Amino acid sequence: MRSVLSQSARVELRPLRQKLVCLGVNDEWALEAVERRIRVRGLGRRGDDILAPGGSSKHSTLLIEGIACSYNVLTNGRRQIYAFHYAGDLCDLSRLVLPGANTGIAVAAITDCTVGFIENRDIEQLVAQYPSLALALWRASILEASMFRERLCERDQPALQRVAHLLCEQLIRREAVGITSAIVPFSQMDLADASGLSIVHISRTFKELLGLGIVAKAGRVMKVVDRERLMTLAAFDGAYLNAPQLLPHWSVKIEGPLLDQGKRVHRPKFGRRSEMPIARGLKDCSLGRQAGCGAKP
Amino acid sequence: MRSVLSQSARVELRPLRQKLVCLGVNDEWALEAVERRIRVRGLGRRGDDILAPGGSSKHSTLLIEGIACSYNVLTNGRRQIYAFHYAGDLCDLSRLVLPGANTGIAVAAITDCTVGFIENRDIEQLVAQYPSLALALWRASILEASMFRERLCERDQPALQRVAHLLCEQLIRREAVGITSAIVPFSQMDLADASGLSIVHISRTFKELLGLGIVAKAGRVMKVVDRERLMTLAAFDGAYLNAPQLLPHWSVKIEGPLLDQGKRVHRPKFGRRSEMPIARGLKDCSLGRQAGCGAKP
DNA sequence: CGGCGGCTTGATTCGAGTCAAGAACCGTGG
DNA sequence: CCACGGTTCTTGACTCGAATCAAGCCGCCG
Repeated sequence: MRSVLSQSARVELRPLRQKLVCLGVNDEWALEAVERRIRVRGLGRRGDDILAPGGSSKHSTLLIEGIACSYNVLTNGRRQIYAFHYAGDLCDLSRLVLPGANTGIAVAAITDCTVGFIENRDIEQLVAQYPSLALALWRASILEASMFRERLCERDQPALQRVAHLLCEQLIRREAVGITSAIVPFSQMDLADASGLSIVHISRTFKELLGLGIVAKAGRVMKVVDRERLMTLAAFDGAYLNAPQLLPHWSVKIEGPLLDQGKRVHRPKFGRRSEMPIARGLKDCSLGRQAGCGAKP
Repeated sequence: MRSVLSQSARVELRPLRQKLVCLGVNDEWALEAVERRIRVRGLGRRGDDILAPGGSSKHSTLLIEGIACSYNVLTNGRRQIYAFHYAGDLCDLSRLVLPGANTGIAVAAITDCTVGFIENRDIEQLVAQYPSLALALWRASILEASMFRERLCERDQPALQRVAHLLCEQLIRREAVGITSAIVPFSQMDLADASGLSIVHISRTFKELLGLGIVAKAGRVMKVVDRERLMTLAAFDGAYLNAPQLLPHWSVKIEGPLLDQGKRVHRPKFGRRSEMPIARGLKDCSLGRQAGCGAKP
């Protein structure tokens, strides 16, 4: 079944499989069908553009090995990394599904990596044939949105926490695809571009993390030496990542009745200035009585 | 066909229809099937929580009329609005598709509004039966992600531009569902919570916009009086919104051959430019054809 | 061994937050 | 129609985190 890949030595597909399973594909046939459609494009070296901005293409890019990032070049000339990609990620999925809104996607290699692709028409066929696959990819899109949202809501945090949070997210995502090494292969520039902080300030922030004994240097890149304290410092709650290790029951939830028992109390505040919010005691659905009505004649 | 709604006066469903069509649903039967499943929950007044955080429910919330926002309460006590919703939006779609990662969604009314819902099992059936609908909702998720991403990439912009950009986005989205009034019913506090700026600073920024003759006050809310200059000031490129008025050929593109000329040159930070093949002239995935979504048996 | 990419450090600047107090506004009820 | 009370906006003074500017250093790689 891997014959199509043999041309380029043995290619590791486990991360993709693992990811799809995480997202609810429980159909072995679907997984194998996907794997059969993967083609290897080649290697990218650190810093290379894996996917040049502005084009559109007939295939979608799959990161087979390594770490990459999606970025934008801002008006001030700096680049803003808005997403990281790990093995098994389709880097330009959104462009496939909604081409108009997603031109200009650029993806660069953070580490050397192996890049593959799948013909768009193959993906179309696959999602048509395996609904669970379509659902999984939809979920992948939502997951990406969750990460963006999380980043948006970090605005009030100081630099130290933001960086810590960023690292936490990477740790969890790495683990989700089976990477457990303590080394996080980001340079400080990567960190700067991803967090939106200046390199200078990242340097100072990083020094703080060093001082706290949470990270260490490992050549150009870094190493997380105290995962626990990192998580604490970042006040990290990885629920938004839907990672199995955090949500052990995900697999049950995925295709079952879409029920979920999250409960978290907090009160909205309206009008009041920055004071403690007033409890409005409005509970879900209390807006009004259900409009129970018959179905269509 | 609207009989199910008649109990609650005439309910306006055009925005939903318009939105779904925008997202590629070209099947009249699908549209009607969706409309038949809509139930009215009731009215929400400005400031009310339409959807309390933390709960989960068996139905998804549809904003039928008015404007709402999704928000989070940050650690500093302020609320961060991370998304606005207009008539026709399913406010908690992501929770339906990926429950684990999306607990804690809270939605509040920005203006008085009419709220409806659809049973989750109905949605499941609908997307299973009408693949184009599944695709449309998937696209809605991606659109939301695009807006988040856009916001992330605004970090380098000064307050004035950020606010202007925010307003531009609202104008386009309003127009996409047929709202053309110059009045944007946001208070300055809404603006502050959405942009992440302090109320004080919004006040000063707003004064600048007033001085430029771009906006005007209209009671508690505001009015855009010079749309053109607003767009220019914000350097607004609404491509990410996939709105018809900006991408006049969208309807062709969605299911037809897509040609898309993003040509934007920029230099990667270091390392050589990509030599990856960039194919263009992509003919769009008619992903819509049969992208089913697993539903309950 | 030279050089460039990457990191560090200090000095300085600046945009935006916070605090505080007051004015304008809005809807409501008398 | 007006007065009242809570919201919402405005303004000034002050603070601070992070950006920028400017050198200098480290260390890997050819």
